[in-house]
This record gives sequence, C-alpha cells and structure tokens, in this order.
Amino acid sequence: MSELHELPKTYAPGEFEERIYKNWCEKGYFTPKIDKKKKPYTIVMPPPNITGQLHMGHALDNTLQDILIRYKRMSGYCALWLPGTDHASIATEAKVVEALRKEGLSKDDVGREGFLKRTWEWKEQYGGRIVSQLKRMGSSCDWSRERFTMDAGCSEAVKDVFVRLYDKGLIYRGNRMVNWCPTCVTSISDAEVEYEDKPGNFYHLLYPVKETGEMLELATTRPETMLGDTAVAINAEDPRYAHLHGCHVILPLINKEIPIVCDEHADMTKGTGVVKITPAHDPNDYEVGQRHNLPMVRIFTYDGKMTGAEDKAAADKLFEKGTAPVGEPEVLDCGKYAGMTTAEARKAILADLKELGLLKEVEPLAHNVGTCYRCHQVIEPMVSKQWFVKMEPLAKPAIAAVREGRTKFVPERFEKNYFHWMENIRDWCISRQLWWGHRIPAFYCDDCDELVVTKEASAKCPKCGKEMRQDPDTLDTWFSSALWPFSTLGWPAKTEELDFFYPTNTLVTGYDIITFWVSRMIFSALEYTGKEPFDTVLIHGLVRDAKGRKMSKSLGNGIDPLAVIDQYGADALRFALATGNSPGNDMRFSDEKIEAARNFANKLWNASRFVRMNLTIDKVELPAADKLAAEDKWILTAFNGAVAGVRNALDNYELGIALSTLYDFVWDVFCDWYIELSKARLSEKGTEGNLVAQNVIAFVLDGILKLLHPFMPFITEEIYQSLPHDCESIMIADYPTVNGAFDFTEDAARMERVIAVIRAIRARRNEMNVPPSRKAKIFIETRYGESFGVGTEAFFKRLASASEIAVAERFDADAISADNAVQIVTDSATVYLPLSDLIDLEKEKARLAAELARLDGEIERANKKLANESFTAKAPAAVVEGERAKLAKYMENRDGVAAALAKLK
RNA sequence: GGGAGCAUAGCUCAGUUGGGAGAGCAUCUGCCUUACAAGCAGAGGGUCAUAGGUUCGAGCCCUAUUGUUCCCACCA
Repeated sequence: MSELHELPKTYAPGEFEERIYKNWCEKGYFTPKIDKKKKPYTIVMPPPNITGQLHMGHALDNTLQDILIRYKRMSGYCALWLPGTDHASIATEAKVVEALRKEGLSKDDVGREGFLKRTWEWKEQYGGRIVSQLKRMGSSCDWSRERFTMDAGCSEAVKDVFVRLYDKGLIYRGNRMVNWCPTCVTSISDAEVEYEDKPGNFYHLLYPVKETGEMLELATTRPETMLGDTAVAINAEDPRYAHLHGCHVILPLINKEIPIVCDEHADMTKGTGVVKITPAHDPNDYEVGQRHNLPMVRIFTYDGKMTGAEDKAAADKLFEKGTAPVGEPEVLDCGKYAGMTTAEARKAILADLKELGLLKEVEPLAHNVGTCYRCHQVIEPMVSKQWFVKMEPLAKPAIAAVREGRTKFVPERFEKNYFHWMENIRDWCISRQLWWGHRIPAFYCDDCDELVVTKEASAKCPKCGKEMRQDPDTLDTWFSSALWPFSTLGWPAKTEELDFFYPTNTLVTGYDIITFWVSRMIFSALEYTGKEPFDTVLIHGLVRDAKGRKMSKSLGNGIDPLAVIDQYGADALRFALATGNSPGNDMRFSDEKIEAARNFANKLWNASRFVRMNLTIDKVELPAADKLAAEDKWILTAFNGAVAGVRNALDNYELGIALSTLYDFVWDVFCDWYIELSKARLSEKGTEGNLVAQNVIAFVLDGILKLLHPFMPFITEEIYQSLPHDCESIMIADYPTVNGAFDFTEDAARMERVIAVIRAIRARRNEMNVPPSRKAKIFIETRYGESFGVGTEAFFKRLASASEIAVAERFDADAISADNAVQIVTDSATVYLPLSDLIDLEKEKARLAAELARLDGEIERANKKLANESFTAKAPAAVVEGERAKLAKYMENRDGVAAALAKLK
C-alpha cells in the first residue's frame, strides 16, 4: 500500500482528469494494434463540423460512443474508435464569407485561391478546437488515425466514387428544377430544405382572356413570379372553363400572350380552379411545362433579384451561339422591376396590378415555405444545370440491407423513417456553387464542349487536344461524409485497416441526420465496398434545456459542456447524459441532473477513501468460500447480479439501464449496507476476519470501478491507481464477468432476512421518534432459531441501535416484558423492543390494528386469487407457488400481529 | 395529407419477453451514527391520459378517442 497514492479528502475532478487523459494518450491505449487473434470492434465518429464548438449534442453522442468502445476494449476486443472532422462546405463557406464581409471584402475580391487559403487557415484555427474539447470529455478515440473529410485520402475516395458512378451512368448532369438558396448562392438538395409555416397571402389576380375579353381569376401566393408565367392551367374536366379550351390570356404588365392549357395539376377544388404556370420558378409548374412543352422564362437572378437587360443579353448570347444547354431557360428583362429584390418586386407588382384593377382580393393564408437549413432564408426554386446521382438503383440494395436485418436500427422504429425516405427517394443534387469542398472532377472543352470526367488533376480534350476547364462547382458536403466509414480506413486502397476493421460495428448518431447521413452511408458502402458499413445504428435524441426547449444560439439557452466540466468534472457530465436516457428519446439537461451525477461521483470517491484507509494488504485475493462471512457471500452474490445486469444492458444498447443498475448497486447495496456491515471486522486489525473483510471489500470495489469505468473513466482510474490493482491502467483491465463460484443464494437470503429486520427496527424507532443514541435490547423470535443471528449481533448493535440482542424460537413473555414492548413482525421474525417508557401505548395499538387490517386485506386478496380455478390452472406453476408462499407469510405475520395486539390489551 | 414518438409521484424521467408500480429532485420527520451534510435513517405522495377489447392476470398487447411533440409530402 505504501507506494500507492492517497486519495485527497474532497473529490476534485479538476485535479486529475487532465493528467490521466495525458497519460492514456502517452501510453497509446487508444491506438489498437491490429491483432488477428482478437475480434475487431469499430466505431467511426460522426465527424463534427470544423465550424462548430462542442455542444451538448456532441457531448451526448461521444459519451455514448466512448461507453461502448471502452466496454468492448475491456471485454477483449481490438477496439477502434476513429475520430475526425467534417469540412462542412456550405456552413464553413458561410462563416468565411461573413468574416470577409467584416473586412469589407467579398469572395470575388479575394478570388478562388485566396478564398480557399483563408478557409484552410480557418480550418487550422478552429478544426483543432473541437478535438481538444472532445479530449476533455475523456473520449478514448484513436487520435493517430484522425481524419478530415478533405484530407488527401478522403479526397481520393471522393474522386474515385464520382468517376465510378459517372462511368456507370449513375451520375449525370442536366438542367433541372433545384432548390436554390439566393443567400448562400448555391443549389441545395431536397434533404437540405426545411419547411416552415409562415403567414402569407393568397392574391387573387385577373388575367384578361384574349379571345373572349373576359377576366380570368386565379390565385397565387407569389404574385412576383407572374412575369415568368408562360401559361395558365385549367382542369379539362372543369365545366366552368370548358369554353376557354385553346384560348389565350394576355399577361398583364408585360402584355404577353400566353396559352391556356388543360392540366391535371389544376385542382378544381382549390381557389378558382385556375393556376398560373411559371415553369422556371416552381417545381409543379416545371412539370406542367414539361408536359405541355412550354417555354421557360427565368426572372430571378441567382442572388435573388429581378433580372434585367444584362442578364437577358447574357442568356440570349448563349442561344445565338447555339451553345445553350438543353433545358436552359430564357431570361426576361423585367424592365422597371429589374434589380429589385423579390420582396420589393412583389410590392411593386401588386401596386401596379391594383392600379389596373387586376388585383381582386387579398386573402390571408398560412403557407408552408421551404427554407435553407443553413441560413433559414426562403428557398427559390430555380431551373439550373447541376450534377445528380441517380438514386433508384442505389436505394434498392440499401433498403434490402435493413429489411433483411444486416443493418439494425436501435430502436427499431427508426427503420420506418429510413424506409419511407429511401422508397420515395428522388435523384440527389450533388453540385454546389461553392468554393469550399471537393471540386467536381469534370472538365470541359471551351472549343468543342467535350466533357471528360477523370481523377486526374487536369485533362486535355480528347477531340481537339486543348487544355480543358474544370467544373467550378464543388460537391455536397454529404457526398464525402457518405464515404466516411471506409474512406477513413484507406479505401479505395486495400489497406490492412480496411481489411481488419471494416465493416464497422456501431454507428451512434441522432435521429435528425438519418436521412442526411446514415442512409447515404448505407447505400454508398453497399455500392462501393459491397458490405454494409455497420451492423447497428444506435439512435439517440436531442439534448434539450431544463424546460424542454431545443438548445439554440438564438434562444441563448445552450448549456456549454465545457463549463459543466469545469464546474462538475467530465465524469459527472457523462453520467448526467447517460443516465435515464433511453435510445431515440430526447432528454432534458438540468442543474439537478448534473448535481445528482456529481454527488454520485462524490459518493464513490468517499466510499473508496474509506476502503483505502482500512486496507493493509498489498494484493487482493478472494478468500476461500468457507472463510467468507454471510455478508461477504451476500455482497458477492449481489455483485454477480450487478455484473450480469450491466453486461446484459450494455449488450442491448441500454446504456441508461446499465448505469442505473450500477448506481443502485454502488449506493444502496455496497455503500449503505456492505460497508456498514463490514465496519466491525475492518476495525479489528490483526484478526482473520479482518483480512477476509479487507479482501472482499477491495475485490468488490475493484469490480465496481471496472464496471463503472466506461461511464466514468477518470474517477475510476484515479481510484483504481490508489488501490491494489492488477493492471497498469483500469482502461486495459478486463471487464468483470459473472463468476459461477459466487453461488451463495442460501447465505445471501439469510443476510436479506437480517437486513429486513434491521430496516423494520429502524422504521419503528423512527416512527416513535426514538433517537439513535437511545439504545435498546432486542429480542428476536424466529423459526430460523439461532442460525438467524449467527455472527450478526454486531449488525444489530451498530445499525439498529441495539444494546443487547437475544435470538430464540420463543421467549418467555415476562423475560422480554412483552406487555410493554414494541413488537415488530417481519416475514422471518417477530422482534420485541422493550421501550416501555418511550412508547405511546394507544399509538402502538392503533398501529398494530392498522397493520392487522392491511394483512387481512392481503390474505383476502391472495385467497381470492388462489380460489380462482382459471388462475391456478392456467398461470405458470412458479407464479401460483409464489402466490401460495405469499399467503403463508401473510398468515404467519397476521398471527404475530394479532398476538402482539392481544398482549397490549 | 401520410407516418412516428410521448402522456407513469409535485417536477424530470426509468420501467424490453404481460405476474402486486421505481429512481433522482422536491416535501415532511429524526440524525454531526468519525468515508461522505455533495451525507445518514425514516415517511408521505400514483384509477400508469380516456374508453373499450384480448387474457386467469395489462403501465406493458389490440382498437378508438383526447392532448402534445416531431418527421415526411410538390400543393397554386
């Protein structure tokens, strides 16, 4: 013991957490050596964005991962937790643009190269920040294998995939309707659009019909798009407009003649049943346009303004040259509206229409509009030329993988989300008009329009031999994250890592990115590696504030995990996040929770201090069974139960249950009972009993520390090092297993009876307000005779304020002055406490009468149940037997209480 | 419009093969019983949202209803 360090009196996690983490790193415990004799267990960390700071969501996500990886590592697996960060193209670019703006600069001012330089600097500055924050959490990831989605290896994987898919015909380029964010000035995918209910208006407009001169009324939520109308649609079945088939309307303000077409899109039950068609700026209208071969007229610029003469000239040039791509829209010079923002244009157009008497009505209407998930500005549907991944062939095997159970979601219900999304999937728009990201490996020839897709850095035109120009766009950030489970292990190269650690095992992530990320990893992995990327997806919920609100910057209700660590320690934070949390459910984070967690750590700390100060042994050896006292056998049996419970829960991803099992065992069983029961022997130095007690208590505490280590790595290591221990570090020790030798059910049951009696005595004394300092004799009548109390006398003295204790099957009533004694009846004994001068006789009678009534009720209930033939016939024998045993106990107790009551009367 | 979650003690939540409802916090009572007042010993407090159904037996399974949160969907 001499060389082992002492534990300071107070639990101060700040004193040791950093030192311990540093030591683990130096020893290389986080870096698994590939060992073919061991089974691999792999988790890849969902890469946090380099723009981010550690928030509670990360803290939860990484706590769960660390628990799993530490558990598996201690269970003999070759465990790899692979960390990394994500370049987060659109989010990071927005941050850098913002930083530039503050300096009065724009992207174009610094140029593409200058911009990328700035962004890499940003990455260097902030990318490391979140890593150091993860380290403070105690995350045992292999930093030697840390990756970044834009490092050389991952970039190679991205290019490889792009070329493969292109060659297979699964990537194509074309003019399509896409979601356009005018603020970020880029297209975004369907998954990146968030729909929000916003108040708006339903504007009823009047378009004059050329042939009949009548006014055709139609309604729209977006009047500014009218300049781009190329038709109005009616339903062919609609009798109101049957006479207008084949007619035209004159588009007001620009006096342009456009046709009236019949299309199913026009819903007779909505509005007036007439709908204006703007093929270039509405996804539905786009489809109508396709069906009726309508021209497309673009009226918005890509940064959200009305188009003008210059825009029109640029587009017209393409058409004149004949190089306009298929599906390229014409552009309108919006004249007086040119250069206005869409909002300004709406106002101006409405005013003008009103002036002309063509605005019939304005009806308020709550309206579901798409917004950009990054900047939350309204999305503008636009036709533009983009790259797409053809999804259907990729989705099919990905659906099958989950359907056939090769990849499982925990909890299972999230599979429904997954299927729904996968089965209704549309092609994935992967090109972004951004600079920060993986540049699309496609090259164009200015001369002959030849297109080459290649992994090479540059390309020569195969037709005319000229230098080609690389596509300026970059890829959706999720395109590279989709490859994360294997690109990080070296793919497409056939590395030893990939061979050993892939496929990975568990993916831990929040339900909010199942579609963005999880689904894309699954179909990507199946397509490129032929294997599912992981066997289990463990889904967790959101961490909310104490009032249940989402933590957000705008609300300012975010709790900073680092501040929590500073105040309470990383172990307390981890405990608070892992406890009472079930897979897939949101949780609230509150001061009460973190305090309870810290208190638990403190309890463990103090219990360990107590054990340590009583140890004189250098090495822990569990004594032979015949040397063990009843309480030793009892705690070892209970420990076995805890091990089984914890392992079972962990194996089923029930981390919260595992932790609460441990909490109860440590606090209620080990501290409140076993330590108290051991104090007598521990104080008698030099005896055999003392040595037995030392060894057992040290053994159980050692087991507790190991069981608890995945959840609370720091405190368990600190304590482990202060006690006799078998390993260099607790994190490489073996996780406890159920020990078949701890089969002491009989002795354990005996101990339980003693504990029940002690509890009953305490409760009664408490009820009667007898202070602990007031000792009393205790007489125990029990059918277990002398064996009931063998070796347990000290327990009653210490824990039940006994001055003396006597045990017999029956006592002479006079000897125990039964007339004036408080009588306590438990399942196994009747206890007499001669407290004549302290008790209120009437109160005691009333108490016993109430107890008698309660027992009568129980007996009646049990009798009724047992009299029910269908119960005795159909219920399992064990259940019926249990019910009979209960009845017998109740009857026995009843007799005891009745007798006690009789004596008082 | 489709789908899912949640509804259990005053509060926050557990409760996974259906066999007499649990924890933390809060409340009340009594304790400095020398590991721990960030503690110890007790106590009170629940028609498990509502209504049906299945079952010998339902917090748990089925149906409907109400409230609530979320996801998905091209609705002018």
